Amino acid sequence: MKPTIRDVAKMAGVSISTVSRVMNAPDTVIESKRRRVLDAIEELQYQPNSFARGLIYKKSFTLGLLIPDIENIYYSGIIRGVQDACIRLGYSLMICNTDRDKDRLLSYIDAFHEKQVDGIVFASDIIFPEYYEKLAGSRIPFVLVSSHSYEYDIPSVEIDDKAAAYDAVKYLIGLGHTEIGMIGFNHENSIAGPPRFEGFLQALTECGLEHNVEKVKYANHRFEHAYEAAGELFAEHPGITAVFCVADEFAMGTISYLNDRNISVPEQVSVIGFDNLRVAGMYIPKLTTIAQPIYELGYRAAEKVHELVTTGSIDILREKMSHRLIVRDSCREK
Amino acid sequence: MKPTIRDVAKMAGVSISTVSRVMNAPDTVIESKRRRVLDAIEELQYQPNSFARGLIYKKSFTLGLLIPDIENIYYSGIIRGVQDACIRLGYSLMICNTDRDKDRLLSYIDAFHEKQVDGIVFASDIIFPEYYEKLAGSRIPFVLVSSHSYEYDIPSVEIDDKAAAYDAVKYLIGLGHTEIGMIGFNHENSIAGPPRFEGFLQALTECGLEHNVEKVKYANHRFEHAYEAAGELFAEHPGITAVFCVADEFAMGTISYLNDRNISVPEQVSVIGFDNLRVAGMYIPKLTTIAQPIYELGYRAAEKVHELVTTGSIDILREKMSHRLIVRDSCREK
DNA sequence: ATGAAAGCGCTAACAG
DNA sequence: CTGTTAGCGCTTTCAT
Repeated sequence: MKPTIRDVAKMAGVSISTVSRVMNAPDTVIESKRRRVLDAIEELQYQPNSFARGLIYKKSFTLGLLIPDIENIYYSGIIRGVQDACIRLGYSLMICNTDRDKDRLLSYIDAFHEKQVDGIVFASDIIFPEYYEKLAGSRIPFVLVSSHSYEYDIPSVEIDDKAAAYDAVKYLIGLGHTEIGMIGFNHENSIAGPPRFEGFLQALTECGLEHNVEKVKYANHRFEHAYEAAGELFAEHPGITAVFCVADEFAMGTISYLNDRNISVPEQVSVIGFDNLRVAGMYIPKLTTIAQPIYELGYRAAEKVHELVTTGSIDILREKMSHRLIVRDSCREK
Repeated sequence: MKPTIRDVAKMAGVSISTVSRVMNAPDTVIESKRRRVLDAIEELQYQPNSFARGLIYKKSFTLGLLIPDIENIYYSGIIRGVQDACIRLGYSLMICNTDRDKDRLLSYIDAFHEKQVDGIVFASDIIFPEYYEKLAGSRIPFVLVSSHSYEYDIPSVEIDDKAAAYDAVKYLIGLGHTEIGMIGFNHENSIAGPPRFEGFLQALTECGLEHNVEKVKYANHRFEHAYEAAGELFAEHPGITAVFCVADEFAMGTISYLNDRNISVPEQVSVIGFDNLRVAGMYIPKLTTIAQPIYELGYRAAEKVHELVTTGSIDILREKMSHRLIVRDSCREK
């Protein structure tokens, strides 16, 4: 049987209040007794029961993290950031992978509610009214990471997707490319889809390259879809010499497609990615890409929930972090 | 204020026991009252307090999962497996990423102990006596996944590493290669290192190719190390025409190195990987590799803890799942 | 400085 | 079938 505070008290020959005190306010207990209590705790490998504690404090010292797809390494970085912040701030972390399934997500929110996590980090997905209602109903503070909401006043941290996309496309244009395609996220079920398209559009417009606007195909988060999308893109627009991919995974899918068609990257076609995942530097060719401060995004998000949990309010509601271009080997001058 | 069972009782005009009953034994409550209670629960968005429940049941309905490196996508699959099993079995899951840090691991075990998780899945690392002591001291049942212990009687699920390595090397030999190198895991800090080397050895020995035994370099889990190790391997043994890599990540590091040296894979050198990560099919060339049933490994591990938690004992202590060779494009006949 | 006792929200006898 | 009540393990007044 797991030892309780009573066992410790008995072994140390003191009352349970004294044991409680050595744990929470050590200096209010006389040295000699404190020693005995500490020894007893050690001896019994006593761990205070967090249920009993939670019942009193009404806090679980746990945060919840909702991830859409754990097999997407983008989220590994987010997770590490959140987790490190949690360690520093004294929280445990409950990570839940929704596999982009609505019901699953909803039921995880219930679980968080029931487990009474102190706050929630909601990663990178559209926050549908249904989710919002449930979250708000649970009265648990939450923040969005790699996402945002203009409809509701929800704290969020992300990069400036439009500006980042703009930078990527400008880079391609600067290399001399005039026939530029894009593999984007579907606008309906992604949060970054529209702004990244706008960045693409703006760069084109600025440079008088609007004729490329129709050279866009959409894919659904995964490599395989991007592979297919690339197929369609090149079938319809064989003259393309550069492709802006809104995710490194899409860049890999595109390059893989081109490679299977014996079109070499970057010699014949330049491909730029987005995210700067760890694989980006391992791929062949090594991907030129837009780096997101993924780890920092996660870290910051956790800090923000903490702020919300402790102070009840938040300093900066919608926060942007900065991206940067990483030049490697997948793009070349036209 | 979060509503309690009392608020529900009051609103429904019944006692708290009745409310408790509709939640735990609905048919012992008369239809009319049950309805009222259910309505009140709905209305108040009531969620029973899991602290109070935990105090009574002495169960948290939560499992803990210890992962050495969440940025290694091998573990994404494990996590998904464990998580799906948890959903089916009614557990929440607490995932902790140790970053292969001893202190971090130890402190997570403390956290699990304090949070009173019902069981722990310990993934893919050597279980040092220090870990074992702590885990055993917490009296929380645990099982190893992609790992094992012969020293202690700890339940485990993994593949047969030696046989899998043997199959990989035999495949290379069958392709006509006689100059074969290997990039392995360090034997001191990995669980799969020694058996995979033995598999390599056995295949060589059986075919009279023992002269390759010295063509082995070790790397430390990550791509970059494998890249370096490949450099050393080829510097010392330029005649190598095939490399057995004990991880897909190593295979990518090796191929990346070769590519940077303008040595093409598989035309000049064949490279076989291990794990069959999701990237394996996205890489260039697509990796020929040994597939591990990663998801299933995680799933099974969770089932085993559950078995341990509920029955107190385990049917099969050390379990092996089967691997298989996936032929893609990174190997070719000599 | 320390012990006794109330109470956090819930479940499970025990009465009725 | 339903209400009353005693804890679960801990913290926190309140006395002493």
